[in-house]
Amino acid sequence: MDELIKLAGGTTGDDQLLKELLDDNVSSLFMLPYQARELNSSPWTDSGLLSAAYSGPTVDDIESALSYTNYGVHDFHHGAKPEAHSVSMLERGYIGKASNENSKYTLRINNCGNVMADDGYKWRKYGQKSIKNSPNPRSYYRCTNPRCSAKKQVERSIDDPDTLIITYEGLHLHFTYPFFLHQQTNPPMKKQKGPTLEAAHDVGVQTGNGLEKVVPNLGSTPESDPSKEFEQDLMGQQGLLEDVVPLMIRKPLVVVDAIASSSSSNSSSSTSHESHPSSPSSSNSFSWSPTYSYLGLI
DNA sequence: CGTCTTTGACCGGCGC
DNA sequence: GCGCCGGTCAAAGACG
Repeated sequence: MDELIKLAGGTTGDDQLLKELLDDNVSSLFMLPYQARELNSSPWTDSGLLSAAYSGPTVDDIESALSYTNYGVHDFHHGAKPEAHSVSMLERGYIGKASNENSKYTLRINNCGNVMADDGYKWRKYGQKSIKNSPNPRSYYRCTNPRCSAKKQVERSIDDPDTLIITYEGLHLHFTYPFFLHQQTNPPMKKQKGPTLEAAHDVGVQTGNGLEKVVPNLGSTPESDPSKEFEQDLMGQQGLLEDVVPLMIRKPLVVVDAIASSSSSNSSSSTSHESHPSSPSSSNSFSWSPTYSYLGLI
């Protein structure tokens, strides 16, 4: 766990946060591979309902990312139709590894035309630098979630102006969400009172720049309103769970967060910890702004 | 008026 | 030690 804390570049506050995450019992992030596979083959995903609404990486994708040592580069090609991203990252192909830096993860996104590359999360730009031998400036973004230490750098490829090179650094807690989503896709065995994580199973889909929600009929009771339940329950959560909102509402064209380090190259070491991504609490120390940063703002 | 972006200054690491 | 370079800070401006 100390390795992970180091990985996060955590200060005192971050340590606290990470311990919260790691000490809990049910974690999608630290799910064992076989558990992840089971979730991935749940009736919902088998039926295609989930994949129709969520096109982020599959559990296999993440496993692949985790299995990478040190520094990985993924090649994403953004066509005009973001739905195409239901394809496995593996199928998109890796374009190689570079450098031996730890806790960095780089991918390339073909950002065609006006299609903004948006990973669905909220970032704050904190700097921009012109890079030597490159005509394109590099932009620096930090995750606006105060409980997340993730950063990313975005720059355009010299070779292909349509290609964005995005480097993620630090332990990005949003990394847990794709797993989290899978976890919530289990048919609810029992309904808990009050805000629960189960609400996350109603996946909203955004198309274009609007917020057109597509709430699949997942067999909920006729009198229930899945979308409202979903929103209300999410509102009741604090901190990290609120980050799920953009993930759910904004269809993530790319969910690329990955933790790549020498310590995580052996996935069994980190995945052996099971924890829960959020701990129950009534406090709500920060709020979301309705605006989101786009990768294309460089 | 609050929030976010821009952008020049500043700082630290690294190579010479 | 010096200069270069990348990363971060923070004041000012833009925007809703």
